[in-house]
Amino acid sequence: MKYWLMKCEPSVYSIDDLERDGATQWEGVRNYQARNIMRDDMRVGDPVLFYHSNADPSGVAGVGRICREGYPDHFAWNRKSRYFDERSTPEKPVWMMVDVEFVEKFPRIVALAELKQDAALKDMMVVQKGSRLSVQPVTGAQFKHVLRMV
DNA sequence: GCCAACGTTGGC
DNA sequence: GCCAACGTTGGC
Repeated sequence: MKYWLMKCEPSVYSIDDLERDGATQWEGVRNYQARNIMRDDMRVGDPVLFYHSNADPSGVAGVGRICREGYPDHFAWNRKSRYFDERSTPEKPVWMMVDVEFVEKFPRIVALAELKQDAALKDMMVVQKGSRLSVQPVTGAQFKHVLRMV
């Protein structure tokens, strides 16, 4: 089993939205590295740290779990969607997504500033300068460590 | 709102 | 294939 961190702006979709919906499609990722992770590496049952970006504070807001493996992001085919991309077609999809289900909402946000201060997480991708990847691998040790910080 | 870091595009 | 210009991300 692998562990992941997925970023979302809470003004777009928050842990509260995921709790309400139970599960959601992770559409709109338009970065090849993140796409490849969703297409090739994520498996049903993998745990996910749900991260609020561009938030106050930014940080880990809860936990989700992959409940459907990579499949074409059909929002890219919808001309009316903000995620429309004319290069992607049903015959040759360019972008992929997964589905994520709700597991738990933390009683508080584990802020990025706390993650940065913790020596045990110094290698975690999200604390590195300029880290923009919205779908990231985390180690099992990092995942468990974050859970203990709640 | 600012701006640094990064990814992508496109001219050459 | 290089690299400047541009657009986006996301912390602050």
